[in-house]
Amino acid sequence: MLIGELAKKSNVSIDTIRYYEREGLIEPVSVRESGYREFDKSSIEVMRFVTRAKGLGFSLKEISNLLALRDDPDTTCSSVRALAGQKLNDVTEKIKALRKIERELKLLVQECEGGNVGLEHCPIVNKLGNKGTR
Amino acid sequence: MLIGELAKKSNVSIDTIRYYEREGLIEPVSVRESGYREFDKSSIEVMRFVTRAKGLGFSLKEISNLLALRDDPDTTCSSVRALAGQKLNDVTEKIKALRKIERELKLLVQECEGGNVGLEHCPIVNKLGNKGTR
DNA sequence: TTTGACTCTGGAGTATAGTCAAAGGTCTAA
DNA sequence: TTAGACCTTTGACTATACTCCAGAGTCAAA
Repeated sequence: MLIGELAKKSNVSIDTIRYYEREGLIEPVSVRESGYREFDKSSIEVMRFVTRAKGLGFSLKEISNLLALRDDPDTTCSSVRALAGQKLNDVTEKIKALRKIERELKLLVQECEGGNVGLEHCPIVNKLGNKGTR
Repeated sequence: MLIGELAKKSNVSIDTIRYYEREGLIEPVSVRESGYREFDKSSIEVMRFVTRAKGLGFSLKEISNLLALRDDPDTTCSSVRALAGQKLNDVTEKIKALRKIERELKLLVQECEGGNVGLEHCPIVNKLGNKGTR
């Protein structure tokens, strides 16, 4: 199958596939003399792998590592698990940080009754701009 | 005060201040004939405003909007609150999405006992690469 | 006046993940 | 053989938030 078909079956653009190729995530199964790339079922699987991993928050670089592991016969399951565990940590940390931000924003919004008051008394503006108040 | 002093007092680099100026976040109080920018106390407050808002997840563009609101005498407190509420929503959504990712990663990691097994049986690799299994 | 610290402008580079355009080549069916 | 769909490379551009550099000018103290 040619690149257009793979693009359709993977729900990404042709340009994205070529970009992934430059980044070392996928390789055509073969290349015609004309330069036309040829792909097959395994390419669809790679694209699915990439898409899923992306959905789990892995960067393209990390996905490239995962794929290399996947294709290396010496890879152990535990090394793959380590990467996933690391990513899980990252995500948990990110959630924690966002929760803190969420709490602060909530406080700010709650304190402000939002009336048509002049800004001198707006708690949001004051908290953001004045010193000390944290 | 000159830019270096403001930088120190704001805990950001000189380049960052000049960048903020290009982005319309801050303006020198005056500029000497030599081109030297001059700042004062109000500049420190603006920088503090920017830093805090950034800490709450606002982008520079959003902060620029907030600052414009802050400096417009016609701004009502409720319009400021609306922006904060919007941001709160964004953050809450982001947390939700990350939680979902967290759950999926946890499952993946748990399922994998991480032994020195060959990859054909690694649940992580399989889940990522195979179709159907979701 | 000279030294050294400071500042200026303009432009390039970083990272991430693509997206788009131009100009041209290939393939297939009628 | 020709039209139309599809493919190629190269390179520029997007957004975000900086960061760094060169080469030159400024300022205050000694």
